[in-house]
Amino acid sequence: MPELAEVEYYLRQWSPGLGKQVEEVLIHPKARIYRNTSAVGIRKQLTGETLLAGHRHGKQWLFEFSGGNWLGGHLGMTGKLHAKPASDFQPGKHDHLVLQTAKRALVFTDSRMFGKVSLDVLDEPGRFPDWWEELPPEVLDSRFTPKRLAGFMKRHQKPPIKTLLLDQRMFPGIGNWMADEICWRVQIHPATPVGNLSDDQLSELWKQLRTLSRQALRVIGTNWDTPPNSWLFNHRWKDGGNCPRKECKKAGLVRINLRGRTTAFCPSCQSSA
DNA sequence: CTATTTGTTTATCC
DNA sequence: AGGATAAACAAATA
Repeated sequence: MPELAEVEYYLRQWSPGLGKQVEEVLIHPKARIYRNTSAVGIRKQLTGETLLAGHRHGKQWLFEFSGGNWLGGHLGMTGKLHAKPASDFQPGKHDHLVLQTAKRALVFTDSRMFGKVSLDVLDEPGRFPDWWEELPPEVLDSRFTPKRLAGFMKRHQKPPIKTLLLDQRMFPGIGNWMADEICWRVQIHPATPVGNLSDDQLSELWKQLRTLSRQALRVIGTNWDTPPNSWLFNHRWKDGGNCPRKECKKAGLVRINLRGRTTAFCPSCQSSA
């Protein structure tokens, strides 16, 4: 579920814990989310430390604690972060990691467990973990240039454009609904092989990637408001949903499966397959 | 019981 | 080497 802006939203849910000491760490050691990281190690390292800051990169997040401790993570398909009143908090069935502060329980919950957490312990204060520094530039980074985009597209000519937009190596943070929204805004059929796109379409794609990322962070990233009806977003999952573009005169939206992902588009204004 | 899910990783083939 | 592709992961919901 969570894409760029949703991850931003969840990251902020732990804000009440900023500057607060972790008094107790509750873990569900059998939970898959720990992967190669020791759940017990997380408990030992974070107990007594102070939450200093939260960071996001694409769909990944990273919380900085005192003592050179960094808690990284990914929400997968169903992961969520939220804060609950600390008084007699009891972890629910899918609450895999809980950081107890004096007033708040900071919770990582994830039913499907495609999410994950990791821990880095660094000597040098203030220095980010290497893996974080090595992440590719985000869409809104100044290093995300049209040239960089064109170079990537040249190396991947066959896949449908919708599918390629989900590639986190080039488009950190873009997920299923954003990819559909972008194809719709650029008016290209989502199944179009990347190699068939014109230079004009590529430059429009670059623009819309950035515009949508900015808008999504603003609308969803802070309060999770509902996007305006002028976006594809509010129409794409509705049975009998219609294209919100005026010129399309309420053409019926269509859903197809593209490489295993449900994809919504307007057959009237996105017909250049 | 079946089909579906806003995500990544891994294996395999080319 | 590195791109293309499908399957696997797991649990809730309709």
